[in-house]
Amino acid sequence: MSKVAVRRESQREALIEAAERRIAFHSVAGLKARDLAGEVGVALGAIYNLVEDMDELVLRVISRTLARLDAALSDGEVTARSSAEAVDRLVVIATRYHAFAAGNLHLWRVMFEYRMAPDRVLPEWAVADQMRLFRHIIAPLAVLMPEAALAQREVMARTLFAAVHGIIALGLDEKLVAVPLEVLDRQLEWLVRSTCTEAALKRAAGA
Amino acid sequence: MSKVAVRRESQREALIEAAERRIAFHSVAGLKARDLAGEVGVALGAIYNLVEDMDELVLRVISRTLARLDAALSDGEVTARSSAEAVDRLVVIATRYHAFAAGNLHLWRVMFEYRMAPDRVLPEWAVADQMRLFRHIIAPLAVLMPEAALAQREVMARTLFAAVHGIIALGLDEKLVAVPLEVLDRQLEWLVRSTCTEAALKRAAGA
DNA sequence: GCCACTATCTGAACGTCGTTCAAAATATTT
DNA sequence: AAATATTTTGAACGACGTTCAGATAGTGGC
Repeated sequence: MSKVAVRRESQREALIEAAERRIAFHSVAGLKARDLAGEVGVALGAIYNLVEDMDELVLRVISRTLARLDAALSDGEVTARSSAEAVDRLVVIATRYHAFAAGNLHLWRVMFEYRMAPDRVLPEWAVADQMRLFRHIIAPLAVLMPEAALAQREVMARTLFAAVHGIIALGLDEKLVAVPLEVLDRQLEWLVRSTCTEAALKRAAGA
Repeated sequence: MSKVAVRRESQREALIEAAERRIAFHSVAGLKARDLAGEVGVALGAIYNLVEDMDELVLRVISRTLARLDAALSDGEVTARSSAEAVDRLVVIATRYHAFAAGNLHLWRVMFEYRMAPDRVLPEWAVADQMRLFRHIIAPLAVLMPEAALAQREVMARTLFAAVHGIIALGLDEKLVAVPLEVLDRQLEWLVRSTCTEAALKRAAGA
């Protein structure tokens, strides 16, 4: 690898990290090409040698955030031996997801709220990253719904994730009233336990 | 009222309607001051006689959307006579909310995704509008949880709404896979019925 | 070490955006 | 009808992402 390619790689890294810091602190609205160029120590135009455009830069940051989230949810992962353990595991995942969102508010938000130019297509690695997250939910569901088809578990996983995500997203939004973290965690636990009872799971499999 | 005030009022109305059309068609990213000025037939600067700034314009559009959503959820409203009717009513609300979101995708999204400049404060009428929506959920919950305190019902309503909202928001996002409408409706019904069983409601009241 | 050639980087300049404000146009009062 | 007050206008401003001709640094042959 040529000398310039090596330096470019380290500059790209520095650029992405600077973008991550700025988003974490000022939200994605505070991400300015000129600020980044100054912070990384390259000319304004040089950004476009490191990255296709600002959209790609944001996607790179999102990818890193997704990796950190994945790590946060993976910690201490063991296959559940009973339904009760599986449900407990799902509760833990939900509260960990909540903790991650609360601790990485702007970075977490940009994962879901960022919209690229309508013609640009989401790169395949970004899609794969998102799919990987669902494994954490599907694994306990395999214990809870042993006779269900994989497709059914996938639908269930997506629904459960979306519900948990919605509760957290609205809870962390201070447009209305700020909800204390513990209250939010209780709501999450209640939702998971209510939707993972035997009766609820049977209804999910039946319909 | 002076002549100019009357004309200004009708121009303001035209401006808001033009903004609504543009958001509905091109999303909020396609809302451009110059386009609006041309469409309404006023000078560029005149927009700022009709509206404080673009933030206020978007908030006015949001307010109209909220009113239409409120009307869509209000239609055929009757107080439930039994728990079963109350649950059915909540299912209807969820599917109607889904239908509204699907039929007003960009206008619906801007209600939740729009972020004003961080220093600007959300006007009080916008907050009141949002509170009014919860009544639709709280009313059936009063039948389902007759002995619970109002505050408990409010928490429950917000959680239920957030979960339903999350399922719809992720379902209508085509970043991953497009989910058919009927499938989404089934997931919503499953969620509402699972979280509104006697056992689930007891758990909600107990915790 | 030096030159010619190539790859790379630079930052002024471009087009677009929301917003402002001096000047023109219009309304109101005297 | 003139004088004054109000309102509208659109060119201009500053900030933004992006581009590209020219300056700079790197590379290979002698």
